[in-house]
Amino acid sequence: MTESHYHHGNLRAELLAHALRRVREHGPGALVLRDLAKDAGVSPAAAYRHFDTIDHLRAEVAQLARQELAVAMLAARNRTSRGRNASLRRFEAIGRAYVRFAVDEPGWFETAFAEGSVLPTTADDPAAWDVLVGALDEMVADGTMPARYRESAPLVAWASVHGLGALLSSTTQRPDGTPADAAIDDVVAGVVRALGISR
Amino acid sequence: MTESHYHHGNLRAELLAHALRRVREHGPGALVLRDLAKDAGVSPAAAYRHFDTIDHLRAEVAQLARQELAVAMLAARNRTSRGRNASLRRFEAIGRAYVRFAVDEPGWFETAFAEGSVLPTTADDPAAWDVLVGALDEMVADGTMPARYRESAPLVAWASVHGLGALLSSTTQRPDGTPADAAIDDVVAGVVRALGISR
DNA sequence: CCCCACATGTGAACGCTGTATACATTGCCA
DNA sequence: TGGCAATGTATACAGCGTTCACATGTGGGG
Repeated sequence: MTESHYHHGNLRAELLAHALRRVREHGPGALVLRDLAKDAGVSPAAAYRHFDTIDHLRAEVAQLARQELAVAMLAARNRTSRGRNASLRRFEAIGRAYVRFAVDEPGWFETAFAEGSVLPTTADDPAAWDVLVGALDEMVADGTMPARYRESAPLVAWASVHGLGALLSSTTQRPDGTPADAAIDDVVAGVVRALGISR
Repeated sequence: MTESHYHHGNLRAELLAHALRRVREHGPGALVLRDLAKDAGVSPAAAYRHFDTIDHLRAEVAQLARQELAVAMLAARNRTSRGRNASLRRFEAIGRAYVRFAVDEPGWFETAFAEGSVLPTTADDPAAWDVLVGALDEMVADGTMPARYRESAPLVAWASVHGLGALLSSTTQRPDGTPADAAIDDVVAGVVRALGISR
């Protein structure tokens, strides 16, 4: 076995890793095939042994970004202490984590929902959505949330946090300290009211 | 005056018009400088007499798209009949129009909020936002909505409709008839509850 | 009235992008 | 052990935004 790495061995995974790092730092526009190939020390054409098209690669990167979002939501959920109003506090933590992800990782957030990335998705990764639905079910189960809003609740909650995330993520200007926190609190409180939770 | 249109006369406006039509039909990715030039019967380089960069053109197109959105919202507002709960019905009509715009004109909607299009914007077109704020003020003025949520209300309402718009706009799949309408009703009702409006 | 300065359009070129094709190398299995 | 399938390379091509030197009209001051 010489130094020759003609056969890379794990090119597919490495290309995805480089792509994920690049879009994290510079947004979805920074996903350039030739740069990824250079990162992996490989010819541009080599990528075509693993991806039909750069849009297929993009779609996989978008899915990984959505997975990161789901992980962040689950982490926030599990960080929540037990005790009084635990199910509500877990739900709020999940919602906050969604928006925080958009603010703290704008590159990943924009990549996750970039145009053309969501389309070829075939109901593959309902992860983030399911985390949210699970939290809603818990609240209904322990009587925190009235069952009459259960059906519309996922859409209502998701629309709110996603809309705020989109707004805060694309806003490059962050004037004073962190006005994002106040906005997040306001919107989360609004969702709680929308779901008929009195507290 | 011969047939020679060497000097076009109104190239800038025509390029924007062609761009607006193209993104309407095929999304923001369909904005290609050379195609616009061909549409206008002009050399690609001619565009550079009117726009420093294609991103500047993009920014203007995005602003026009946002303007279309504001127009649609105002139209819905003015279409609302007077009478009982008029201010609330106007507010609901505006919110519905926002999401409807995303569903009916996905190309414009995605263009309006495409990455890189919002950034160079310098607080130029708060039109849509202001329509929403105006409706909120009316509701507070006639006692329909409690004043205590007035401050957070714009963000809460905008996040909801924008999030839902983003979801419905990017969803190419539209299975049965129009499940969008039910989703819109649910989310608008949620916003009304979030704003403390009892009805 | 003319002419010239300036705005606006042209043509050809450059570098960068994704992608196709023909060829080279390697590991694995019969 | 030999050859085939998998994987990487080299080269080329078309399309993209952009630049630059040049051409062409037009309108206003002598």
